[in-house]
Amino acid sequence: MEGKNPTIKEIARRLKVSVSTVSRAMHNNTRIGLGTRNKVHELAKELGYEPNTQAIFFKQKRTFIIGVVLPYIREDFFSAAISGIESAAMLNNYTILFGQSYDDIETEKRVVGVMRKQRVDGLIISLSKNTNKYDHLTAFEKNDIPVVYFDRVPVLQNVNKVYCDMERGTSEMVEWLFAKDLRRIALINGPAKLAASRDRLQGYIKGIAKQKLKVDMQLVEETDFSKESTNAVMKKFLEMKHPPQAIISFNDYVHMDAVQYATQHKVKVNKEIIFASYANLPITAYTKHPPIISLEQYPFKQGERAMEMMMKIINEKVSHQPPQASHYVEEVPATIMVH
Amino acid sequence: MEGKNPTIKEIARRLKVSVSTVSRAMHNNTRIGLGTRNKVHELAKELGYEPNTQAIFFKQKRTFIIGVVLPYIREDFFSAAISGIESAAMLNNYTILFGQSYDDIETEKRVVGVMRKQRVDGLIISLSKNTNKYDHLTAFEKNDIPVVYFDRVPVLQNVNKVYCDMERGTSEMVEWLFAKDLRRIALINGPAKLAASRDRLQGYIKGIAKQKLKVDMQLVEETDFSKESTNAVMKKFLEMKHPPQAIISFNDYVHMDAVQYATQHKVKVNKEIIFASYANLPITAYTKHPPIISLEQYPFKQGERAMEMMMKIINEKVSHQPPQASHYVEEVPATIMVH
DNA sequence: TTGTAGGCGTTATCAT
DNA sequence: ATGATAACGCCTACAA
Repeated sequence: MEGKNPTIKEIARRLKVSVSTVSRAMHNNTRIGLGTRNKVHELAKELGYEPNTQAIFFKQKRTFIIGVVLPYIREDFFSAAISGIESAAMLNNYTILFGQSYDDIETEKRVVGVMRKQRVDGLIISLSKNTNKYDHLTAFEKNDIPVVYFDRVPVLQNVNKVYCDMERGTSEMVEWLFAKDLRRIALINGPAKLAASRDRLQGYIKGIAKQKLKVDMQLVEETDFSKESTNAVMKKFLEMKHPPQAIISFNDYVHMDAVQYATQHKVKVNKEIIFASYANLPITAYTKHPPIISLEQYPFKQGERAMEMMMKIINEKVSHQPPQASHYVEEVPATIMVH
Repeated sequence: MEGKNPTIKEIARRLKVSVSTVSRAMHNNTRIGLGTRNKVHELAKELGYEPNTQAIFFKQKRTFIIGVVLPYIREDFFSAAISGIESAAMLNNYTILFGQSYDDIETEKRVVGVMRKQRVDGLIISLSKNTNKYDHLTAFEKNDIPVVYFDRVPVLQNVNKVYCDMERGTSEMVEWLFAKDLRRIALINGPAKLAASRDRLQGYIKGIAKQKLKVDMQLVEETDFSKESTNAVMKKFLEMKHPPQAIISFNDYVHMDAVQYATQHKVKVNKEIIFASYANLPITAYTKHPPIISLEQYPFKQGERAMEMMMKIINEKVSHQPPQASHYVEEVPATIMVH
């Protein structure tokens, strides 16, 4: 129980050799006397010597730590994503510094600032909903620390990012529903200012147009994610002369509220009205009325890809290779899951 | 876009003063010429100087990083817990290194090893289900790095830990059900080798005994968490001459499977049979039949407390105070939530 | 008020 | 085959 970790210096002192000898002995590499080599290894083991990575990293100006900032870890999407990030990081002997923004830009700035202070080798971030300035992030690039965005990516050009094309995915959902002879397809969208909402709306419109249907904006409503708000939308839909035959909800939470409302109003869920959603809660499978189709966004894979992209960038940097591109972009295709 | 971060040395060179002057100027403290002080600050800002915490921490032999190892972040319980840990860490200017064991002891060892290499200032861990040896953890204490266990704590004595007394909680659940005039109370427990199962069983037995009921081991069955296994248990219960009046499930996943089975077999859930569970999925509120009561384990609070305990230990260490105790133990009371 | 020097643990570059 | 030394960035006695 000797608290202090021994150093090569200590070993050198005891063995009456120089520190450089010990250092070399530990690395086996260079030609060194077999006798001393063994003695060093022996004592090292006996003392429980472990190289001080802090000192090494300090010298190398690296930390082998990647900062990861997410809006909200309790959303299954993000906990799956960080698992993918961690998985890829482990394979590369990297470690993850964890932080949440709670969808608040000020918190995001604070967290990101801490990570800068900790001198992470790179930052992987999924932006908070109201992040509209990027100074705290471009600051990283100024210090030559790579940033990879994923899922919630910025509108900026020239950034590294991994994301799912929700526009295309939504369009494909519409297509799928159309193929089931459903014509009046409604969308309960999120607040217009969210990028996620814009993507869904664009995809919806494209999908409808592609089937040569007329886009009926009566069938597109917004919820602020509160139950009351979603209920109000549902009320409007159900009271229509021709209620929608299918309803696409912004996410599974909205979906569940919508289904609950529908059930309470005697709608035969997934019979009279088909429900679709975006997969973020594995738990919906346990609910009475899971969405008939949902759009899988592969959070684990997105995380993995983001980390792999980061590794690529870092490796180019440390090996002084010219980068293949000024920035990297990868799209992970969203796919429709039928339940 | 000058990649390199300036150092005090650089500032000193430009200002033709010594590094110590710059260092002092940056810290304001010591008596220093107002003129030079301002000049230093000015140039520092201009150059975008930021102290290299890596260098400072290296010197101080601290990292201000706490390693956190969880079985599985996608369980809501653990993502809530890490949020609590992060919250308390932020308040203390500490940062979190993240790792999962996936309930596998070998993975746990690897992850824990990486954290040791990273020279974290402390480790907070919730053990994997099959961790029965603790060498990889006691190694920390040998290096005088504090370890705080939470929720899934080891059987060892003399460890710092934060946990919820599930035995008592279970006993109280039985008590509550008894007060509702329910006498035949069943328990779908987890595998016997899990500590969590033992706690629940002990609590169950205590609770039953306390009401002066006879413990009927017919009413206690085990599931391996698969749907089939849970169904088999339910089958047995429902085919009894006197089926249970209440069923306590090991967790919400088991609960949902059990309820699904019951529904399919025409049982009026929460009417004919009352269902109780352990709160780990906020989503159950959305399901058709949430458990009537559930035992809340306050994961966020447990995480917070674990981190606060860690801070206390570390602060005692760095200030060379004699510790108040050789180790700390804190119990977070579980409480019954009625739905 | 300011400068000098040593040290934290390691590696790399010279010497010997 | 081994040793001495400088360097990474910062801090802090101690000196001037």
